[in-house]
Amino acid sequence: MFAIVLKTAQLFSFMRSTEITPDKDGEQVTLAGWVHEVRDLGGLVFIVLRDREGFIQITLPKKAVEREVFNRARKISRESVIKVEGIVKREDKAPNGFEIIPKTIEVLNGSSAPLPLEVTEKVPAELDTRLDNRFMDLRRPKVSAIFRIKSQVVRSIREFLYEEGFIEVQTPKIVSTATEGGTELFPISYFEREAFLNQSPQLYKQILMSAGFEKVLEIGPIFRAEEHNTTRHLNEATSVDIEMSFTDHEGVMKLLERLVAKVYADIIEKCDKFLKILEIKLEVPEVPFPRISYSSAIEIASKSQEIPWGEDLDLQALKTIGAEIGGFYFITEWPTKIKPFYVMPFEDEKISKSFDLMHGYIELASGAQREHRYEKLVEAIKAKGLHPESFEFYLKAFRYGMPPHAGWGLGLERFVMAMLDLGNIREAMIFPRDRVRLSP
RNA sequence: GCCCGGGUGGUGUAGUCCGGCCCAACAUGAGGGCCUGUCGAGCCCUCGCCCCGGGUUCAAAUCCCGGCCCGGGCGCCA
Repeated sequence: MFAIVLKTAQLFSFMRSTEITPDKDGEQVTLAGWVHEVRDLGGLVFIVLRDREGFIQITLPKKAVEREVFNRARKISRESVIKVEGIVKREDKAPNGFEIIPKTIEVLNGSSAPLPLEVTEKVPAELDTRLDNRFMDLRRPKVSAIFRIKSQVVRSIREFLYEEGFIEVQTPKIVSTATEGGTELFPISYFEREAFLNQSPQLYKQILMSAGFEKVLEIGPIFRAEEHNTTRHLNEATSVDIEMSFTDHEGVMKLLERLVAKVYADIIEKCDKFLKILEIKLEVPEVPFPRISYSSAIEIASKSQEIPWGEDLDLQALKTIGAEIGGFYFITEWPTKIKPFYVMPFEDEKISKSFDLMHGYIELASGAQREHRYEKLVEAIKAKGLHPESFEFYLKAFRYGMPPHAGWGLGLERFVMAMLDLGNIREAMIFPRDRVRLSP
């Protein structure tokens, strides 16, 4: 049923490269895609057709195809979009054991030359050149594979969390106040007022705990106006956020590590083809992940440098710790003063029920049990030098029955970067926004 | 924002240190030609480049100054 609907939605019906096999020998098929390469041997021409799923060889022996088709085919420019009707022929000399002998080749739209970069990967291209010509960069199988995997990552996250009873929500990305302090926000013009692009759905997902949703999930963009210029920061990223009532930090850490393991298992099972293209071998990480308290983390870091208790861990420290622990691990029990106001402190108020999920030296997620007691929360806001009045829309939800709750936010691009061992987070974002890039 | 490195055909590099041998080289590409089993096809011919501005010099891709742009490291960053 679905397939029929899909086909009627198409301009014409065609098969994908992976749907054809040698045992379709003799059958007539229609294909559509891009001309990856043309190899003209004189009396024999090969066209390598590329579509979403792979490559297929179109073979034109001079004597076996119409002269007009033959002469036109050898002149088609690379990356032109063509439609091919032909007969499948079993052939041991062809890749995958078959080829297509065309009856007609229609150029649906020709490509200009020269190309802004090599789709064939014979010549490398710099990231900047690639991003300027992302439409073409994404035609490269290795680049495309990253986003096919990312798509499955998002799907697996949704499936897992829906299965766990989470309700997916969408919270506003345009907000009125510079909410939590800490990061810089992008100001925007909102009619006669100034507004901001939201840095995180944090406050909204907490309000929804008061609303009685119990378990919420949001996958959406977050915006940070920091002028950072590194291989692991973006100014627009995707955050996977959850918030859950009647649990604590331990509860949501367990959920997070199970989620990570489930996504890895799904990717291994469903994205084998793309992992092979990327030459990556994945293993499902073992659960539970190691838990390292902040205090023991600074002790490990002391091998390379002294971190006074209460200071944040800098990159050097995280590299030392990451090298020691390896893989996924949690850093827990952070000093309250370096975490945001909404984290729940322990009895000893210097330490908070907070955690970061790490992979090597990269922070993938951070979370905590939240402060749900109104008076304590107001105090915490003041202690950060912020004004409770500007949080009234949020604080109000804490005065009329706010359950204890906990949650986390996971950076989707960081997660994909860690999984696929990408050297630059921009590789994990289809159209990245960084300090200087605003186009395409 | 700081420090370092860089900008050479459409793409990716060599040449810069120590000015002349560079009207710039290699690969890929583009245009044309030969070739019936290519699969990073092969062979022949042709085309196309020194970021911008100023300076030094007989002579600048190369040295100096300014600008713009890019990369890396760090910082900033729930």
